[in-house]
Amino acid sequence: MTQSRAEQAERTRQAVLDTARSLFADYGFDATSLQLIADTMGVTKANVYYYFPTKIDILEAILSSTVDELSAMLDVAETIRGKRARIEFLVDSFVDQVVVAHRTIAPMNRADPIVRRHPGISSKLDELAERGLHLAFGEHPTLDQQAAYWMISDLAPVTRRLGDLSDSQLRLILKQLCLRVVRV
Amino acid sequence: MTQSRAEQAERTRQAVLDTARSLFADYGFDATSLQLIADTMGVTKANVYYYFPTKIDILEAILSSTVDELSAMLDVAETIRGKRARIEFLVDSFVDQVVVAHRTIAPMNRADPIVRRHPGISSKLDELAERGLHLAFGEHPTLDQQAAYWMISDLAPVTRRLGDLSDSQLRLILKQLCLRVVRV
DNA sequence: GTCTATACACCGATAGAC
DNA sequence: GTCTATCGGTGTATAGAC
Repeated sequence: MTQSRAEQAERTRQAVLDTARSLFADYGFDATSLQLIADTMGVTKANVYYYFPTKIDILEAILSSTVDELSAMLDVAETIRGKRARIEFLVDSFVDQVVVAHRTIAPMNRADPIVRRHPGISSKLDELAERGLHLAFGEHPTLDQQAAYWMISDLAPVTRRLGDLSDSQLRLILKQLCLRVVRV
Repeated sequence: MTQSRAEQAERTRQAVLDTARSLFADYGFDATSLQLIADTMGVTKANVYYYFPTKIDILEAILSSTVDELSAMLDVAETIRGKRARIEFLVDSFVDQVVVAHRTIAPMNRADPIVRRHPGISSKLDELAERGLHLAFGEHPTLDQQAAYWMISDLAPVTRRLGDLSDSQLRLILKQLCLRVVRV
């Protein structure tokens, strides 16, 4: 089970991301210290800093992969012609991403205060969210459509309460619910 | 404009609560230091501590009034016989409370990580939320009803995006939306 | 009731040995 | 690549003068 230095690096780097994602979801970004992250993974703070120069960089790395996936999803949605089909695709893909992302940190989850506070993060997520809104409802969505869209854009309150369900059950429930909210 | 010592005390105490509520909503509980609260109101940290022995006590005081109002609202709802009328009353009252509470800290808003972390706070809010769920949908709500209920139980993501609306406009939109989500 | 001054822990982050 | 040791700063909270 020997491994090269590069393999070990990638392994540790990924462990930081996984550990941090879980702790951020449990305690929030602000209350998760680097000491806690390091202790949880069984390394030292200094070792965590070897991979990420600042704490916020860890969060950005966690979100960047999700942002990329979501962006690609919107690219596909853009090619779909029918209104109804496009919305169904958006809901389907979004719910899948939320569920597979360990049901915790959703792509557009703006619940954690850090996301609102940090301009670099919030602007990226805002951009994606706005793009999704217009893909679903066109240039000038009604107030009702806007409200419905923002309501389903953060599924964390629901997923947190339905923790006992299996992934497939949760997917089904969420998709039904989202489609009803947006009136499809 | 002279005032007794007791009046001054009540005045300052209330100022702490108002200032803290606003700052908690903007930056989150964890990122709001007592120094920031004190500076914002123009007093010293020590003076804030004169009224609240710990930081968490400030949050508990903020939430307790909301908890009381919500509890009273559920008492009234319990006396309503018709299912549909009861749900409409619950939605109506809840939306009103969210909107008048400066659109920021909603009674059951579990968005801030501190609410999940602190047992005393989360248990109280959980109790209220569960009671509302059963008042709306009976002893054994379906999964679909549960999901719908938890979705509308945190309106912060929606209200944050519709910040330009007047109170009455916001109320109208939110009530329509919530009733559609719970299928009334 | 409000202040100044301070205690002490922990934070994010860095330097340098191995 | 991981460690030990440490820095400067800020956090919550307290003591005591006025």
